[in-house]
Amino acid sequence: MDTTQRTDQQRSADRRRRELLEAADRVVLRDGPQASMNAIAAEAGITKPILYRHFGDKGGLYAALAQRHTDALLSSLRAALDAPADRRERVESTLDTYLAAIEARPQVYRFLMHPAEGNAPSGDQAEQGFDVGKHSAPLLRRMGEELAQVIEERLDVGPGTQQLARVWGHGIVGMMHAAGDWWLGERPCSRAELVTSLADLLWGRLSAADDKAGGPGF
Amino acid sequence: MDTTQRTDQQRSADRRRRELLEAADRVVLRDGPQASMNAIAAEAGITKPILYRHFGDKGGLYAALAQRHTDALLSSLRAALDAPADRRERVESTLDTYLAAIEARPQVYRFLMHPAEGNAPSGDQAEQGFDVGKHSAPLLRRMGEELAQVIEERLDVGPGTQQLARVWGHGIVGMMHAAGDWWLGERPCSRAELVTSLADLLWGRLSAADDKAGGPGF
DNA sequence: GCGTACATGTTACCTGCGGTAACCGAAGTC
DNA sequence: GACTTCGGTTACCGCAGGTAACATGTACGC
Repeated sequence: MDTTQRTDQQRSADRRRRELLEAADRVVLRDGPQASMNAIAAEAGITKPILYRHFGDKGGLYAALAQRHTDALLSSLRAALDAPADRRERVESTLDTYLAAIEARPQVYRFLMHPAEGNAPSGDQAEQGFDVGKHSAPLLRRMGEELAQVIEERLDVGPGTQQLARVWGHGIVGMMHAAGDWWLGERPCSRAELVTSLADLLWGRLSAADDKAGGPGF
Repeated sequence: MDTTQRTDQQRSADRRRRELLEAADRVVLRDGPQASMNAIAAEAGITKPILYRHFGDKGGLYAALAQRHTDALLSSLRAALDAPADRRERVESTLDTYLAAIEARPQVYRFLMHPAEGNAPSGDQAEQGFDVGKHSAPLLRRMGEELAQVIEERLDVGPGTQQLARVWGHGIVGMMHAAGDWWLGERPCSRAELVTSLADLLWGRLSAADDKAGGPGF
C-alpha cells in the first residue's frame, strides 16, 4: 500500500503498455488493419488476456494506438498550418504533410481509417440501435475539428463564421482524405501535382473555369 | 439441356436472387452494416448455404447489394448534374441530392461505406499482401470517377484537364462524403445551410476571405 | 411405369476471432 | 511459513463466415 510502491508498479505498467503498443504497431504495419489480437499478443511475446487486461477490448487497443499516430500526425499538420507563409503556401504544405504521412505508412493509415465499428460482444442484439454518425474514423473527425478551429481563429468570413468553419474543416479534410486514398491506390501523378490540383480546387478554380465549347457547360 | 429450359431456370434463379437481395436490404436497413449472413438468411426465410450458392461469399452479397443502391444514387446524381441550370445551381442540387439520400437511409449508407475489407477465410496468411488503395468503398470511387467524367466533359481548364478532373472528382466527392458524415452525426445545421456552405467552399470563398484582424492570417 | 439428373433446400459441422474464467508461480511482506 | 498480489498461462464460450453432405421435389428419357 506504500505510495512509492504504487508509483513503481504504475511506472512498470506504463512501460509494459508502451511495449505492447509498439508490438501492436509492428503487427499492424505488417498485417494491415485486420491484425488479430492473437497475432499482436504473439508479436509482443505474450498471450491474449494480458492485452485485454491492459486495453479492455480491441476497441481500447485501437483507441490507444490511434491516439499515438493521430497525435503525431495532427502535430505535424498543426506545424504546417502555423508556418510563417501565406495562406496558399500553408494549405499546400498541410496537404503535402498529410499525403506524405499516408504515403509513408499506408498500413497504419488504413488501420486508423477503419475502426472495428459495432461489436456487441454477446447476448444483447437489441438496444445497440444504430449510431450512425460517430462511427467514422476518429482521425478524420479530429482532423476536421482541428482544421475548423484553425479556420475559425484566423479567417474572417463575416457572420456565421463558426458554423462555416466547421463545415469547411470537415469538408476539406474529407477532400484530402478521399483524394489521398484514391491517389495511393492508383498513383496517377506525383504528390506535388496532386497537392497543386487540390489547392487549385480550394482556390475556386472550379468556379472560374470556362465551359467547354459546344456543351451546355458544367 | 434444352435452351428454353435453361432460360426458365435462369429466370427463376434471377427472381430468387432479387428476392434475396430485397430481404438483405431489409435486414441491413434494420441491423446496420454488421448484419450477419444468418440474419439475412432468416429474413429471407431460408438458410445460409443458399445465400452462399447465390452470392459466393459475404463480399459477393455486399457487391450485389451495393450495385443496386450505388446505381440508384448515381443516376439521381447524374440527373442533378445534367439539369438545365447554371453551374452553381447544379452543384448545389447535386450536393443536396446526395445528402438527402444519406439522410433518408443512413443504415444503407453506412453499409455501403464500410465493406468487409480483407477476409482470408482460413489457412493462407501469407500471400494476401497489403492491397492498400482499392480498399475504399466502391461507392465513393464510382462517384468520384463519375464526377470526374462529367467535369472533364464539360469544363475547360486548359492542358491537363483530364488529370485535374479526376483529382477534383474524387476530392469533391470526399468533401461531400466527409461533411455529410459529420453532419449526419451532429446535425449542426439544416441541409440547405450545409449545401450552401460547401458550395461556397468550392466557389473559392476560402481564398477570398479576409484574414481575421490581429492574427497573422490563415 | 422407373431410374436419372439437377436444382433447391436442409442439418451439422469446421475454423478463427473476440473475449473471459480459472488457475499458476514467483515474488514481497508480516 | 502462510498470505496477498502481480504477470502470466491454459482452456474455454459464443458467434461469425463458410462448407460438406445429406434430403427432397420434379422434370426428363426410356
